[in-house]
Amino acid sequence: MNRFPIKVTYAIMATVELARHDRSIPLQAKAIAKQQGIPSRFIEQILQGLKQAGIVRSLRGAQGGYTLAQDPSQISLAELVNSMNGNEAIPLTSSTGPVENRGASSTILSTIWAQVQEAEQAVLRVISLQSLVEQHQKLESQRSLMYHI
Amino acid sequence: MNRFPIKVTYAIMATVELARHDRSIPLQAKAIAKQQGIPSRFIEQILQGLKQAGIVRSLRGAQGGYTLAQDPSQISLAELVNSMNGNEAIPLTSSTGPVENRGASSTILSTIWAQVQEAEQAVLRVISLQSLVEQHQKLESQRSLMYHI
DNA sequence: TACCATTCCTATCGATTTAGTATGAATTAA
DNA sequence: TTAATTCATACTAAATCGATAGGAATGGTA
Repeated sequence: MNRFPIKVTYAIMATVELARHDRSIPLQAKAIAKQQGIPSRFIEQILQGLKQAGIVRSLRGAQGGYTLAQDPSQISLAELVNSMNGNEAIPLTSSTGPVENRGASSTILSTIWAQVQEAEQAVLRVISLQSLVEQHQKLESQRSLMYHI
Repeated sequence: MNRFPIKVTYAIMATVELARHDRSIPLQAKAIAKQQGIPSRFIEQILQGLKQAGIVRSLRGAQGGYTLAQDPSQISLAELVNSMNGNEAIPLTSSTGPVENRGASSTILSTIWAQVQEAEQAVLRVISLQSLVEQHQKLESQRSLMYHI
């Protein structure tokens, strides 16, 4: 089962939709919502997040909407997932105290957690939005074949 | 930062404590709680989970307590983490419908999610409780050296 | 200029999950 | 029998998730 947070799922669906669309013409939040069956007020928030992350660009006002900021082949799933994760600006020099006052367990588990995160990122970094769109199209055409028989 | 759920963190702390302790003598939940600074009623629940997963054994009654069911070198972090994760018996033959009725996005994202999960498990499988105990002791001795100077 | 479609901003809300407390029954060594 | 302990179950407070709501700001078009 897909256990990505719904925001991540929607962010991916929205960018897939944008990737399938003419990149010179902005696509409205409402259109994406309708096409993908996502609450339209909710997808707006998600598109804001994608914009903050530099993944999409927006145009305000009438005839406004959203476009991808980069080519789909240059956008990785890692970027999409990270854009929805609060992205707590990582403090490189921790300010928890003068020296180092955490317990040993805490130190060790932080290191292991970092390894887990890195493993996840490694998987996600090699999957591009482009490849998602291709897989998507492949699956859909298989499906239409099935009904054709 | 350590972003393992607190139950996982506590489960690890508890088993580390058990691993450091004479395995022929049961260690009480209360003792583990005190030693590691965990609410004692809470650690009981966690120890129940560890027991269900076959990681610890318990002895009821006075002088009862918990012992590791296996050698620390045979217990992986993956087992510890999974023991706290509800472990929803994975249905190999899905029963969502007669054939396959999910959307294409859902199918693709499920596959990717599975890859992410596998990557995480791969990291956790190679870390044994034994190695955690060793790292722990190393860190603590370094710490005591610091104060000795 | 006025209108209106659209993004943008912020607050709120209900449901679920997380992290813990509470109560007491069952078990067992001494 | 008593005291110490696990076991089972229910409850609760706080945080997070998945939205919904209201309205300000922007900008193309009539």
